[in-house]
Amino acid sequence: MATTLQDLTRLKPSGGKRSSKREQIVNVFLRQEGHLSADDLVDLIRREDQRIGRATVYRTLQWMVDAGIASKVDFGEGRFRFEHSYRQPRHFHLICKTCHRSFEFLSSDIEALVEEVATARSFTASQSVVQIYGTCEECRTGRNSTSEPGHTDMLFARDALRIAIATERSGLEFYSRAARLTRDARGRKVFEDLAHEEKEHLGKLEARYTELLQRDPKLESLPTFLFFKGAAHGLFAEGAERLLRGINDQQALLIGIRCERGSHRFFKKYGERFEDSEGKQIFLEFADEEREHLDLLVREYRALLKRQGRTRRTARHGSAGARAAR
Amino acid sequence: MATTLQDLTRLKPSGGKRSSKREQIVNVFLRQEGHLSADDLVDLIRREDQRIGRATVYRTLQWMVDAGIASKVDFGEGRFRFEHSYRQPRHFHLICKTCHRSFEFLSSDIEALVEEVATARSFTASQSVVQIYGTCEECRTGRNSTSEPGHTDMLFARDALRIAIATERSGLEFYSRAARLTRDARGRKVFEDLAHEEKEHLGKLEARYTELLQRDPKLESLPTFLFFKGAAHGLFAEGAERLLRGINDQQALLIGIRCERGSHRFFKKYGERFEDSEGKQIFLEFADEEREHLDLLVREYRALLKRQGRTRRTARHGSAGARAAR
DNA sequence: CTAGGTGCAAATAATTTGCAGAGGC
DNA sequence: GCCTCTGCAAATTATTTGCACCTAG
Repeated sequence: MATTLQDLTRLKPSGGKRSSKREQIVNVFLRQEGHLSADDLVDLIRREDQRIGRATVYRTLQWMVDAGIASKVDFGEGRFRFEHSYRQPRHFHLICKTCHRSFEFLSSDIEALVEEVATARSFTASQSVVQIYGTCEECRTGRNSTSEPGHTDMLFARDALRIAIATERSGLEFYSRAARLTRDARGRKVFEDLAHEEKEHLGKLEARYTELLQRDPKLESLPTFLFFKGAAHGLFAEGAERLLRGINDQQALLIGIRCERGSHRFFKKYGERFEDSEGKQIFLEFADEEREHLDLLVREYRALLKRQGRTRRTARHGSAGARAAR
Repeated sequence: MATTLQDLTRLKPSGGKRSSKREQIVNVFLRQEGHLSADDLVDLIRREDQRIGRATVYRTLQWMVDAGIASKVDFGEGRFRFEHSYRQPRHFHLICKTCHRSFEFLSSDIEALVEEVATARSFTASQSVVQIYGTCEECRTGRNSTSEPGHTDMLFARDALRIAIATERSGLEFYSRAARLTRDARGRKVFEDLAHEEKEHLGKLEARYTELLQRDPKLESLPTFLFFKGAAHGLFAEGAERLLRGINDQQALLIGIRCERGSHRFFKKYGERFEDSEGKQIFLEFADEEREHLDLLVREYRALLKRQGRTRRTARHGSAGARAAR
């Protein structure tokens, strides 16, 4: 983490001179957690250097926003707050009207809907704000129920693992079922292999999950940070459902391809959004894994088409296959 | 609409005296469309009465917010804007960073996810803000593509009808399929009746829809205002899917009950949220309709259980049925 | 008559700007 | 030496408040 901070303070300044004052302000800012108002930051700065002016802090904050180090958030208090934007970009906020604290969350589901709305209105969205105002548990029940919100990094890793595990499980279910239903020996082999691989990888992920929990046992009980329904429901589960309705091997392969591609894309896209962290790593590793499965399925699908072509010589299937395999 | 305004200006003042100045400000405010800043309103007021002070406008705006006539929205401009809150409560905004206009939309889908997040974090949400910042089509393409955003009222009615029609269609599909699959003569009759009713009502809704379009032909091409996926996918469609996997009559009834109940609740809840308007009326009528179907299904389910009890005397099914029919 | 509404001007609060001087390259 | 950064103080902007006055019930 220290290295990340160093890198950022060194690399980001896109235009402008090195300056001890600015560096000092940036360092103090990045050292903080949570959402600071400009004035909070002035106070913090003043504590270690009396001779830094309020205006400089404002200017530096603006500079940090432009440089992408910080982002300006508006909680409707009549003033802005700032947070570092290098760790969890594009997150949303729960804001307690009583204690005025705010809590972060990520929701791929909400993001998807927001994108959908923007598209429907032919709007080019550059940024979106989702803020849930209300009362937090502590303020409602009296005492603090959960301990400190925990390091977001670890929470992100936990949820990344949970999502990966859920996806892996439904993938396993899908491939086992496909293997069971398939009549063609060669097709069965492919599905069995994939099921086997999923099972193996699932074991690894679960081991990693328990290892993570050992590092910080209270992590398990902390509330969800990253919301993503697709993991359990959207991707393979739907495919598995469809298998039950009786489909042929070719269709099963196509469903598998679609699922793996969706899965790969989700994990890649999401993984790439984050700065270096365990969660990012988990996402990207998983994306690679799905990519391999996808390639395997596509190869198999092509082989199947070739065999079919040899026996039936139908051009129609070939073109549809090429489209699907693209 | 005039009556609604009158009623509001007369009824809402929860505490405080009648005053010509305040009344004047409220009237000018309610006459406007869109999102006004306090200063915009001061200018508008000044145009018809020079002797109203800035402070009074501010005080009146605050009073309107307290009275529930207006709501204060923050687009991150460093000042607040105000909109009447009596028409489409709890809507969200698309905000163009170029022309600084903002556009409204409703999304039951986003609302549901937001609620889910709040629950997961044991947060009591009182209000939520969703703002999509970006560039609107006009600013991006150069010229104004769609005409005026149209009267929100009509758009709301249009989308209410579209949702009702989509739900009705999937309901029809569900009941026809159920009737086709059912072996029991009596059960088949119930499903056939329901399918028939859905078809009839579907016809009425479609007629109403074309009638609405005749009133304002350009309504059809305007973008979606109310987003709700559940209509086509969430409710009956899923039930119809499950029918294909071969289930017995009792299960079919239960699925029907669940669907109708979900549908009824959605339309009721959503319909109640709005001030008097055509869309509200459509929602509430539809909620009633679904309610009747629900009752019919529940009666039928009970009868089925009774018949089963007479032949098999199984207590287990009885209790499960009572729970499901609650 | 009196509680509350109103106008004006002054206060506040967050943030920005003008300008002269300081400091790095 | 030039260009940018910096501090200070003054300006700006949105909104609130104090206070004397006014007005409806």
